[in-house]
Amino acid sequence: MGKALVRVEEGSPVPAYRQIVDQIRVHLNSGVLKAGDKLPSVRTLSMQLGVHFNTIAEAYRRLANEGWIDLQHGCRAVVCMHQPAKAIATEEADLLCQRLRHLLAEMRLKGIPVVVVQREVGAVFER
Amino acid sequence: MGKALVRVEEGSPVPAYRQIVDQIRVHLNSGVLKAGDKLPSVRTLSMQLGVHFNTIAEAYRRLANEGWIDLQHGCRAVVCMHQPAKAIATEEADLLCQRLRHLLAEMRLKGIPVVVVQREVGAVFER
DNA sequence: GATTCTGTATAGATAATATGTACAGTTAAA
DNA sequence: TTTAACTGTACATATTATCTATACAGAATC
Repeated sequence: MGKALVRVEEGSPVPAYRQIVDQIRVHLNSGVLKAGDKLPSVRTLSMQLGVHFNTIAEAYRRLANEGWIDLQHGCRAVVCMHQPAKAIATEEADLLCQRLRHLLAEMRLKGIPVVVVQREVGAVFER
Repeated sequence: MGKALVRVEEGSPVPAYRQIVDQIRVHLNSGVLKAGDKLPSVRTLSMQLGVHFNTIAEAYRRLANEGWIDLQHGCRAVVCMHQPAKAIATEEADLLCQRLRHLLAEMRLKGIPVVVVQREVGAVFER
């Protein structure tokens, strides 16, 4: 039994649909979800996560707007062949670095050792 | 002219008061804000950031609830002498690692080179 | 064709967020 | 001491965001 595709954190201040978008986007990038793959139906996933299926539909709509998946009435969402360009403005990069610094500071504050962080970096960027 | 203590990202989905809380908490941990320091008044900071002063007040209230600052009617907020314990449950650590992975994946997706990330890690954790 | 699966559209309830305004405590100058 | 200017607070309100309920419409399968 493979790990669930998505997990929704109950008490989080970040809304469910955005948690879902973020996690699926990660899987799209990491290759867990490949072009042509079909996503679970909004109702299937909604029951797994314990949220309303319209919440899943909202998440899918966002991903479609970003160019990650194709939505067509009546059939399951499918991962696009031509995924979105990865160009990025330097300003946006700065913003991401800022978010990274804040998160790292929080982790350091909470006593998480640097080696753990380095391991995550290595895992994501493929050393 | 030192850098501003806080910066609120306009179009962000994360609410202004939480951006403020997060950034000030980072400064509290990093030592930019030390015990006994006074924070800017809610009105002063609100004008710098272009939000209502009640939004700043809300942020200060959160930080006070977390034990970072003392609030007293009539005088400016002041950084506590006894700052909150830094104990952390493993579950919370897992959550932080998960957030880190997602952010890293996003950065990689956006084409940010790994060396930039490693530099940030080194800066925060003091190589 | 009928059933069952799929995503969609719209309205409504609830909660989160930001603001407007009046208030009350503290400080410092007059 | 009085006054004025500064501080955080309280509460009502407007707006927006989020989630849900329900009915609908396209596609697949029998």
